Amino acid sequence: MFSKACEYGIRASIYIASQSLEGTRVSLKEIAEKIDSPVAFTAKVLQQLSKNKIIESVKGSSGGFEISKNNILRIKLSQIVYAIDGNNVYEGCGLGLKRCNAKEPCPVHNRFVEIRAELKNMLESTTLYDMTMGLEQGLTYLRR
Amino acid sequence: MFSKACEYGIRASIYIASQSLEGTRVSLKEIAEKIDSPVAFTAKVLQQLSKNKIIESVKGSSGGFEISKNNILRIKLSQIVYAIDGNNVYEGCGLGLKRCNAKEPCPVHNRFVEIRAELKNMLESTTLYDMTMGLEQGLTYLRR
DNA sequence: ATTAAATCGGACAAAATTGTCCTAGTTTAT
DNA sequence: ATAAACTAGGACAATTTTGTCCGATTTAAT
Ligand code: FES
Ligand code: FES
Repeated sequence: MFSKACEYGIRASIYIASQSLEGTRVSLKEIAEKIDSPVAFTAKVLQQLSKNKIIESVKGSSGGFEISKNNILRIKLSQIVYAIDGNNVYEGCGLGLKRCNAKEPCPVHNRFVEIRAELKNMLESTTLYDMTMGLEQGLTYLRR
Repeated sequence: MFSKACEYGIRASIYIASQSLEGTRVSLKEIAEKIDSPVAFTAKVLQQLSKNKIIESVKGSSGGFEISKNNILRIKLSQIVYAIDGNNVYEGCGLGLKRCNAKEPCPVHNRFVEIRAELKNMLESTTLYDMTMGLEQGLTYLRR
């Protein structure tokens, strides 16, 4: 579904958001630990999210990553996915033809677009805030 | 969504099915050409489909691949996907946790399982026959 | 100023996936 | 029998994705 990089990016964003809501900035090391991801690889993903204004990075001692309350409320899951995996989720053909194209559809196109529309809808209607909710109450997990 | 191998496998199966309905067995070379896939790589995929009884292979001169009418009607898209990509479509967690697990859900679990259920339902209700329908009439394409 | 704790970014390495090549074996036709 | 047209399968190569390492830079605290 998503690339590993994207999965880490989403998990990291959720963790940063949850901590930012508590008013604490978090370090790369802590993030990687809490979401159970390789440190250096996660660093790359965070850089990308930072460039795309999904998260904010603060350099220097006592630096780290954070997300403003406003952004936590505004940023959609779709934006995180787009920042890392681009739009292949939306444009890709289910059977691997160059691009999904309704004018020259593959044999699963009609069935496929329906599901993708629902996925798209889900991604675009789920905010970072929505995803942090269960966390504090221990209802959801970022690692196991 | 699916691996390249799986995409080729599905396209190949559809092509073989469409030709089998016309009563003609097709060679690897022809398949690769018609679905625009690398020949040798496609051969591996076909071997796997053959081992999983999705398609039948006939060795020797005038050999090739075919699918019985009965199987064209019975084989579901889900079986093809399973034969090549296994069950990670069903068991995988959207955020990459070891396994999707409702008891210890990730933050997108509830939203994710809905979409996956629809995907599953689609895969399990679409037969090879369904997918061959548009082909002959030039309504759908296996290559572009 | 110095040091320590961070991110940044480039180069590199490992692993997985995708793709190629070649030989062996099988079957049909001549 | 021999040749031709196939598939089977192992070994190998290229590419992409995933992951690591290390030096440079930034910032805060001492
Ligand atoms: S053309 Fe294949 S999914 Fe749209
Ligand atoms: S636990 Fe993540 S999708 Fe079910």
